[in-house]
Amino acid sequence: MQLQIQKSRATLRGLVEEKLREAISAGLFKPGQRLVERELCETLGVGRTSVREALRQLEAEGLIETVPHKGPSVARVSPEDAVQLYALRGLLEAYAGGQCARFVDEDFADRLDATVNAFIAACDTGSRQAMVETKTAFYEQLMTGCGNKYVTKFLTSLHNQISALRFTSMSQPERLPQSIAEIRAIATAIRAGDVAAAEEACRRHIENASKVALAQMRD
Amino acid sequence: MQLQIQKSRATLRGLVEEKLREAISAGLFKPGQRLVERELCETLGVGRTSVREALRQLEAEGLIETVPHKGPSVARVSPEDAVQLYALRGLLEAYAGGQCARFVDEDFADRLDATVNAFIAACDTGSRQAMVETKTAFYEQLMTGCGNKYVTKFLTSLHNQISALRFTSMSQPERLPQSIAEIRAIATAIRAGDVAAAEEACRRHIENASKVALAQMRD
DNA sequence: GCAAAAAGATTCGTAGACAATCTTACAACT
DNA sequence: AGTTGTAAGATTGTCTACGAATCTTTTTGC
Repeated sequence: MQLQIQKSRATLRGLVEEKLREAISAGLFKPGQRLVERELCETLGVGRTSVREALRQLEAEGLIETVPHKGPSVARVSPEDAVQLYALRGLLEAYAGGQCARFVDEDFADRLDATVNAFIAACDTGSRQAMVETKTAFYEQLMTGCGNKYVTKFLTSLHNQISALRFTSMSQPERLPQSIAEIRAIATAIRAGDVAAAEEACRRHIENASKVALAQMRD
Repeated sequence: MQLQIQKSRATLRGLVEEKLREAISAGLFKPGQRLVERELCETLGVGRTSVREALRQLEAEGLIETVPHKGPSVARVSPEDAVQLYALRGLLEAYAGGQCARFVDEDFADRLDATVNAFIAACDTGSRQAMVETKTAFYEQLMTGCGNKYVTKFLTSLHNQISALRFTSMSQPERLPQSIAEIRAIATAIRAGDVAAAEEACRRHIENASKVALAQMRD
């Protein structure tokens, strides 16, 4: 049973940080767009202190870039950057998948399958938001299941930086069956406790996602 | 030839950040120690703004931990954390080494050997500082040589978090010959362009370092 | 037309104030 | 004595205002 109290992010800058992260990931701020302090203060209804501190945190995460005395702007990901992002993501997610397969138990495999089914159901409805949410849930399970909090942290950071591309990658309906098959392969390999297969399945999945995203990017 | 002007980190908070990072990595602030704003302001001779923003950045890097309304303190790395840190470091550095082997050219191999020789020379003199510096230079070459800036960023972050342990790992003189042999093996594999061997050599090196650090940690 | 100077905008950094929260010390009660 | 409740102190969280430094744009002078 869960007794932990819902610890609301008790600080304002925490909320600001979250809101900004959301806005950037969702594409509300376009890459390269400058983020002017005063505007953010007015829009969010908070003081400079909170905004600036939140920006520093996002800067460290790579979501925004700051040029001294010019201010922050939403990070641009060049095609070259995207290649590197996906390469690293593949490496980390393959490791995560492998570790999941190593430590898997009945319960975990069941929950993973449930998430996969939820994703498939979301695909059937066609709701973009539901698809993103369930797929995110799947990745989250993979990350936490690997038992390494630093992997979780880094992968989350990568996902955030990629998310702008990820939305587009979901926009190809003819790609969905393949995507589902890949994810199912991951879950199957993990349940079987086959480390090598799980790693390979994750690697392949990310590689395909990478191809789609990069192709989409050349517009 | 290098025409880049020594761009002094034109912002105060940048300097503060650097100084604090240094102080923490060097062990000047002990793990768990609280970092009181006012004290830092006085010690560094800067205002609260600069200190606070620098702290936010270090927090995102994992060097400090902040509890709302209690303030920041130097991050503690439990033995469990150390295991995870080294596991991830091994994964990333193996990848970096492998990529170096893949893209290696005459020039890179030469520079790498030079760094290795510098490290060996430093070991002969016995100067702790020189050893740390040359070894850091070696890792830096490995990171930049892999051609993935995100790998560089993450590995740098990991190194910083580990550095407190790394100092101790260097304090075992009888371990040095082995360490030198491992590093040389890495350089050799890279020059040969043998990807698998380079990965394996890196993995083994980090694993050994991990064992030493963890053993040292149980005191 | 073009370089230099001025003006405007924005960030960088400080100081001071006040509220919210945590910590500690002390008093009161059973 | 031990626990509870309250008050005082310390520290962080946040806002505002101000001036300096720096980047950008416009104007001026030739």
